[in-house]
Formats: sequence, structure tokens, C-alpha cells
Amino acid sequence: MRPSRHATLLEVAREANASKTSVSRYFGGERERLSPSLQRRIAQAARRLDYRPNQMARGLKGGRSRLIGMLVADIRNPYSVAVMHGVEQACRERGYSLLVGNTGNDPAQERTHLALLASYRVEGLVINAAGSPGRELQSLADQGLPLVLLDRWLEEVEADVVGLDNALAVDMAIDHLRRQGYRSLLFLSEPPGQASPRQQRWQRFEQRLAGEPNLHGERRDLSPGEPDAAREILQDFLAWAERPAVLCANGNVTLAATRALQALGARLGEVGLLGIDELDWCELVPPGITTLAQPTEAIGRAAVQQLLARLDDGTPPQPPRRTLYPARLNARGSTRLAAFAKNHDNDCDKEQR
Amino acid sequence: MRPSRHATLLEVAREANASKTSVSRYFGGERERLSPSLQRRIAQAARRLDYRPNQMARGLKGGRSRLIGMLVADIRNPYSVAVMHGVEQACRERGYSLLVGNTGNDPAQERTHLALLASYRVEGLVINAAGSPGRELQSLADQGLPLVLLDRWLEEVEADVVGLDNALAVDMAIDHLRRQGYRSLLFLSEPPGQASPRQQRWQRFEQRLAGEPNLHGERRDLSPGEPDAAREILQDFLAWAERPAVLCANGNVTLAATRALQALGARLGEVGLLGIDELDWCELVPPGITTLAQPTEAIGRAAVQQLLARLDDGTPPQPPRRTLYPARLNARGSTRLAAFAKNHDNDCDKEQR
DNA sequence: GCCTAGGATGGGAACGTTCCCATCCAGAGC
DNA sequence: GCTCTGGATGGGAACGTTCCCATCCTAGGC
Repeated sequence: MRPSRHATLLEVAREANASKTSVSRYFGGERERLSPSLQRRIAQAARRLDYRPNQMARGLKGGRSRLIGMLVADIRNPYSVAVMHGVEQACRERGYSLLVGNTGNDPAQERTHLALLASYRVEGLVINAAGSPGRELQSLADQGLPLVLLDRWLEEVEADVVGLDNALAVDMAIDHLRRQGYRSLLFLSEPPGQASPRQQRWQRFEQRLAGEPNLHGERRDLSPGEPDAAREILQDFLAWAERPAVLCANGNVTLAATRALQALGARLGEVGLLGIDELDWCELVPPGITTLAQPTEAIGRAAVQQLLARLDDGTPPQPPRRTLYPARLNARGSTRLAAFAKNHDNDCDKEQR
Repeated sequence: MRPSRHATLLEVAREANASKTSVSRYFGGERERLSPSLQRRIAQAARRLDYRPNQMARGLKGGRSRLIGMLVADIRNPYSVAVMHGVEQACRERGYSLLVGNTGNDPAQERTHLALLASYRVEGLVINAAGSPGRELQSLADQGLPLVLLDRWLEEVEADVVGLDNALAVDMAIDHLRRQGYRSLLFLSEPPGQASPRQQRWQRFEQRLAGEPNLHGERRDLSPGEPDAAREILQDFLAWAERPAVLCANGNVTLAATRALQALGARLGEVGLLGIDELDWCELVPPGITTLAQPTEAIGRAAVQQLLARLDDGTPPQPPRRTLYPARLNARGSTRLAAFAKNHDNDCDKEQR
């Protein structure tokens, strides 16, 4: 019996000697309108038949699918997962379920998934997009579907944005590094492409350095295809830099940079290392890697809240809002230049491995 | 205009001067049955109206929701995410979407989510459960819903299981550690509770050690509530153990153990450390942490495949199947006792095969 | 020419809900 | 006694599809 037989509203009604309207009311949250005896009969009948309301049918009639869609650029990215966790929780609390699509940073799949999510009539969409499916998004937005862009934003789409205050984060990073005594800063990033946070972080970095005469700054991109790129870049950098520190634009870069610095035998702290995005292992790699943590949970929740606010809103559509959160600095050994202050002259040789 | 206006099949039909049946055929994959001119008219009309078929309505009539549900015990666990990635991919390839529920290891939420997923008439369920919602699951299974249990299995539920070959994994771990010269083994685990893999791993450990007279073995549990537990346990262990190695039952434990060993100032390798589950940072913490990696991607895909196989199957229900994958050993510095050989000059070479 | 086969097309009844409107009834107000 | 009010209940029309059956038409066989 493959076609899983489910009891229907009507069957429950018959079993309970009631009308389908009453049963519908019972399960639709209007229980109190029913007399106690009717309620009891329905409850019993429903239990006997193991009845569960069919959300598909509900969604069809009422137009409320109770579904929130989420598009994730890379589901294996801890940042995305952390935010997703917040989104999922917020959804559940509000009685929504989460339909996720992972796009693997592929614009084509982004489009496919978008269409798919739309076809389930999700009531709102949380988007962490890689490419720029701007046309598709705008079309959805025009149809009245609330959208929230996570982290990355697209100029051409009118939608709310929730994410990190990137300018502030970069400020915090630079201030911290300067205060610790570093003077040459390497901003290491993945190619900015369309991703607005990368651009913003880099822009702010450039801007800030222009105003800091006693700081040296440079930026280099890490192409995903070349595993050795990081090592070469860092080797170059360390060759000329004085009191050098590396600022990693995101978690992936932090990973690559850490690997590369280890391969080069550099000592963390002597070479500063500060990563944007907190990761499990950052406090594990001795002497601990300094990070700027994003409040991922809050970001996820905020996204859903934003969505539902628009959903409830009867008033004419508000202009798009940007909700930016500050990062939190986790200062660790990798930016403690002071530990190496005096013995800067001779190469210590108590190497490891 | 909050009630997002979507074009319907009927409107497209009118616009294209066709019948709804034809439009339905066009989008339902029976395009070739239509004359070229009709096809063209429908295509144009659909584009003009920006029409997208409503999956809810489809699901209602045909009974095919094209939805797969997944229950995740802890979405922040890298293992779960990795598997989920495989599941998501496989789903997409087969034209399904993924509805996820994160239960946060809470049995109550497990039940809630299960009901929720069922109410969307998912066509199959991939379950990575924390508690034992056995009754609920069996009831779903009885209704003909294909289930696949991931990793953890419940004796009382008749369902397919996909996961790691835990016995083999423990064998590999023990063999590796013995061959590297370790003699005292600490099996560090979270409390097994209902989770079958923890039980299995532990059982196999016990069983194997009974047959290895020259290996010492012990097991200790890490209660989640006590952050210092790991340090104390390891301190005790190191106090008496000779050529000690720690076998961590999962990623969480590996993290805790690594932290604790660092806090104790132990040198990895001299104290062996082998973790089940591969994590990003395992090769980063010097000198690299040896792990047994699970083929998470394959596990996820296998789960979906199993599901769909049952879905297509017209034949009478097959008995539950178990699909177990072998782990892959990533040998790294944390189990290279030889690097510290001088400390044990006289009896280090008693390696037996 | 007539009959028929079979491809293209369309009409209408589900599918399981919700929700607008009845309908029914008891008691209050006159 | 009669209307009126309002709470409890039920009937039936949607919602946007799919799918079973018609119906229409063209061309081939006789």
C-alpha cells in the first residue's frame, strides 16, 4: 500500500458525528468556539484515525503555506550554518517550517532553487546569495513576497538586509592590530566578485589606511583554485613587511592563512593573524587565533523577524531596512606581538615538528 | 498588496487561448503531446504572466509533494551538516526539495517536528534522531512513509539504516594505535544514552580489548554540563597510563580532549590522540590530529537513494536494510609516538601485526 | 463516400482544506 | 407571544492543480 493512506478532515467529521467545518475549526485554532462535548468527540475521532491536517491543502485554500524559504550559498560554511540555526529556531517559534536550498555558489542553481521555493509558495525568503539573481528576486519582490538578504546585498533589489556592520568590524580589526603594535597589514580576501561584504570590508580597509600614515597596507586575493596561493602571497609579504599582521576577510581565508603560515614556519603573534568569523578551532591552534565573531544567531533571528514583520504589516510597504550588527572581538595569542617584543633579533630555534 | 498575486493555470490557459488541461500538460512534462503551435502559445503566455505552477496544489491533487523531510539532531554539528549536504544534493538531482527540522537534541521537539513534516506530506523522511520517537516513527512507517535512519538507529522501528560501520572503525582505531606503539587506551565518549553509535563503538572497544592482553583499556564519559570534566579525566589517565592514547568517540569529544590536553601541557603524539569524525581544524592543530573520517557525502546520498528506491518500488515492502560505510584513516602527528621514541628506548619496537 | 483509428484538445470532477453564509435554537426584552 | 440577539453548528463554494473521459478532426482503408 504505497499510496500512504491518510485520514481526512471529512472522515474525522463523520467519525465524530460533526461537520467538517467544526473539525476544521478544532484544528484551526478556534477550538474555544466549540462546545466541550463536540471538542471531546472530535479529539477522540481524530486520535482514533490518527488524523493530521494536510498542510498542502491548507496552504492551497488559505494561501498560508507556513513555509519560509532559505537560500544558502554554501551549506558547509560554518557561518551559513550558524545563521541558519538562528533562522530555523525563529521559524519554529513562530510556527513556520524551513525549506532550504543550497546553491553551492552556483548562480544557475540559485535561479533553479528560487523558482522551486517560489513554487511552494513560501511566505518569505531569506537569501544568502552567491551570484546576482537580481531579476528573479525583484520579480518575486514585486509579487509581494517579503525578502531578506543575508550578509551580501544586491543594490538592484529592494529588500531588507541583515548582516554584519562591516565597516565597524574592519575598524575594530585595524584598531586592535595597531594597538598591539603591528605596522604592516595584509588584507587577505577571496576575490570580491559580487559579494558585497568582501567589497565593503576591503573598501573600509583601504579608506582607513589612507588615514593612518604609520600603517602600511596591502590587499591580496586568494583564488579558490590554487591551494598554494596563500603560501606564496604570505611569503612575499613576510619578506618585506615590518611587524606584519594578516587580516583575513572570512573564515575560509583564515583557514588557508593559518595553514600557510604553519607551512612557512611562522610563529603566530610574531606574525599577527586576525580573522573575521569565529570558528571552533580558532582557540585551539596555539597560541589561539584572534577573531571578530559575528552574532550569527541574532542575525538569523533578525532575518525571520524582519520577514514576519512585513508579512503582518497591513500598511503600505516600508522602504527597505538595513539591520547591521557589530562584531565581537576575541583577542587571542595570534595578535599578541608583545610576547615577541624583545627577542626580535635572533631567530628562536625551538621549532616544533 | 500583501496577498501576493500569482498567475494561475487557468489564467495562462485563457491568455494562450488553450484549455487548462493543455497548460497542465505543458508544465507536467507531457509537452510532446502538444502541437508545436500550442506549445509556443502557452510558453509565451506563461512568460508574459510570469506563471509558476503551484506545488501545493500539485501535491494536493496528485499526492506527490516532491518534498523530502530531514530531522537533524544538532544542526551545528559538522557531521550532521556534512550529511545534510549530501542529502540536499541528492534530493535536488532527483527533483525533490528538502524540508529540514532541527531538534536540538530535544525529544519533545523531535515529536513536534515529525508531526510537522508529516503534515506537509513529505514523501520520505531522513532521520537523525536524538531521542526515541519510536512510536511516532512506527506510526508513520505504518502509513507507508519510507524512512531512513541516519547513524543512530532504533531497534523498535522498522526502517532502513545508513551510517558508519562502527565496529570496523573502532577496529581501525585500535589497530592503528597499537601499531604506533601505544599501550594504554582511553575511550572518551559522550554518555551513550540512546544513541546507538556510541553504544556500538564502546561495545566494540570493550570486546576488542578483551582479546588484546598487552593493551590496557578504559572508558570514561564526558557529561555535557561540566567543562572541566575532560581535563580531570585526562589528568587521572595520564597519571598512571603507560604510552597513553585517547580515542575520541566523536567530534565534540575530540574538541574537548584537544582543549584539555593543551591545558595540561601534554604533547600530542607523546600522548596519542585519535578522533572519530574529521574536522577542518584537525590538521591545523600541530602536529595534526589523527582522525577517522566518515564518508558523509556518500552517507547522505545513500539515504536519499534508499528512500526513493522504496518510493518507486511497487513490490511488497522489503525488509529493512543496513548500509554501512567504512571510515577512512587520516594518520597525522597526534598518533606518531615514534617521534618521541627516545623516551621509551628499550621496548618500543615490540610492534605486532 | 463512409467508417474508423488515433492524435490533439478540452470539460469537469476530484484532492483536503478554509471561510462565507446560512440555519437552528435558547433566552432576553417588549 | 413575538421579535431579536448571538452562540453553536453545518452546507457549499472556492483554492490551483491533475487526470479520467469526452469530443473533434484528419487521414487512411474499404
